[in-house]
Amino acid sequence: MSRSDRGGHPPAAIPPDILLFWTFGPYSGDLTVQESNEIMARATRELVGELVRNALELAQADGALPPIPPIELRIERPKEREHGDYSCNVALRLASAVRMPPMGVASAIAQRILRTEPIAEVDVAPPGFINLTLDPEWQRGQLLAVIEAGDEWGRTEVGAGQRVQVEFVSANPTGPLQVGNGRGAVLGDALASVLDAAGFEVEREYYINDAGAQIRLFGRTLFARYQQQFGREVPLPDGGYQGAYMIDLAARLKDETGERWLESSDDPPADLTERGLELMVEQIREDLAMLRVEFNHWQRESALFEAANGASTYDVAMNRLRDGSFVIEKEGAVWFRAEDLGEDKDNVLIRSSGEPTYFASDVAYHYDKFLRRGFDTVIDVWGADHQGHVARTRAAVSAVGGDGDALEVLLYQLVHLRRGEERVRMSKRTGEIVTLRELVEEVGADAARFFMLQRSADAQMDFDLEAAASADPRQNPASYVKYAHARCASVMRTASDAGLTASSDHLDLLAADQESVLIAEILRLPELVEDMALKREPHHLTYYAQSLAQAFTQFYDTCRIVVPEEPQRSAARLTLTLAAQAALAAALRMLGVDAPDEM
RNA sequence: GCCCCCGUAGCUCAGGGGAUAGAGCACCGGCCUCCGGAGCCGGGAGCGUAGGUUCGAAUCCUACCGGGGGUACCA
Repeated sequence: MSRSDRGGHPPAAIPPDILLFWTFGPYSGDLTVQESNEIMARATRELVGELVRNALELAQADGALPPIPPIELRIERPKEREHGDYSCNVALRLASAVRMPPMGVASAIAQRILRTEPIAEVDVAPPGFINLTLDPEWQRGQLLAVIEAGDEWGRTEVGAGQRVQVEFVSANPTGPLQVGNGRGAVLGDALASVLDAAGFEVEREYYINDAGAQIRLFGRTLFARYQQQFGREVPLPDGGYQGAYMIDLAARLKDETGERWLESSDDPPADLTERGLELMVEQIREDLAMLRVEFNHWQRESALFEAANGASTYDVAMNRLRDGSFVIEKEGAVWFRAEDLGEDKDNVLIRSSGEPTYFASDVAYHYDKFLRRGFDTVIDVWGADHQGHVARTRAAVSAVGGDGDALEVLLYQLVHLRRGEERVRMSKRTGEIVTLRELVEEVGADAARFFMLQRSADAQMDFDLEAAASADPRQNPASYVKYAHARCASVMRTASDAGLTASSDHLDLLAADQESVLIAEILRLPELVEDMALKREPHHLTYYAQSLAQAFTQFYDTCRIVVPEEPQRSAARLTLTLAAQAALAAALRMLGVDAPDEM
């Protein structure tokens, strides 16, 4: 059983999603292009919120509204285009407190919102919304910043100065990765990318459970298979690993080292286990590389037990628990007093056999993460079947001196495979196992990643191999998005052949509906990145990518880009094409999906 | 029993206090003298049930029904 089979739920302690707190003074003066680009990096939404905030304060200052305590402003994206680019419901929420009709509150605020960049229009709409429309010229000007950012477009600074560790997959090295591990891999990797884009300092980590009973069993199974390689009739140990991969592993050891362990009286020989583990980890690393998932750090569980300067991490952590009176001995075992911390029951740390449990290692591991390595936030990505471990692990973090709330556990639900109508069994028993490698070989890394990320972690997932692998790319949204990117590149090639180049001289010619929609879609990436990062929900990327690709395709379909007779309009549309390509590339990069120039 | 996740269109799923609930697939009907038709445009159909909170509920709360997971001196 692996940690990635674990589950859980996005933490309670997530920062507020899009609550905006204003720490800077009133906006004033004109913007140069460069300054406005910097503001873009902070997300347009924030600037809009600041203008609304100022208006709200002004309304109170001049008596149009009675004094009210500070309130959180929420700036939203209305669904309907007619409602502008942003909307704010603050008047509705304030109405009863100030004993005024919502529409009155709304106009009092709206009248005082500065019509300055980036805002062009402010409207009040029943029942009391303030709708804000961005200045189209300002928006078009932002395209240059997008092009300059390239596939780095969308980066923001909300996470600046915070170190986050994302620990994911962490499957036991006793067998190959399975499809469920793939979901954790893609989820963790994309989340890390999104956090990185949001300005966090991110580390991707894989925890190798290379200690404990399951490793001994792995070694004994491997030793039996190894002996069988020489024609000996040695039975597998009780509960041993049945998979054929153990036979392959044994054959490889035989090729590598011949009879070296054949007459060993150890069961298993320590270095046989060690070599077997190395090979398994190597295979896991390869499987993940096929999915384009790479880690900054591979942490071995066994290292927690190695003494450095006298005491191991494990010893230090256990001593901390003892010093804090968080342990109790009963029934011959050592327990973590979780009941005292509000849990249902205590948890065994050290078995009556004297052997530490997995939970004890985990306590030491999280002590290491927080107290030794000093991460501000640790996000563990676990499969839903480990949901029961969340509370006690948090409690343990607090008990060893960390902040339990800084440990977030992102739980993802199970994956069911099917081919069209046919359910594909994902048995943990012998034989029928569908490995991650098989999945990637069948559908490719791009489709595997895109499909895995199309669902929120909370939702169980049906993964349709037929659709993901379909020769008909219409079944495959990943291809649709990649195609849009390739088409951008293709248009640029065509333009180049016609002697046309992009230019920002006449961006005012970009006024068609499809052009406005595409511009808005491109420009909303930074705030999407913030939302995804703060809510730990990378799956929105797939929807954004599709919506952006669709906006580009509609633009392409309606507005002819390369028209030699109209060089100015062409130049403007080529600028838009380049910006769309950059935004597509940025989304695909965070998704970990290829952004090809041709397909 | 208790704990966690999920019930939204025929299917797979977004949306998770706000204005007329969306996408893809499937189905039906249109669109190629033109930059890649791997495309575009149009059409029908839906928030498990019952209460509650709220100016406003698919969204929050309670109960119930249904599906999945957990509840070890396993990991």
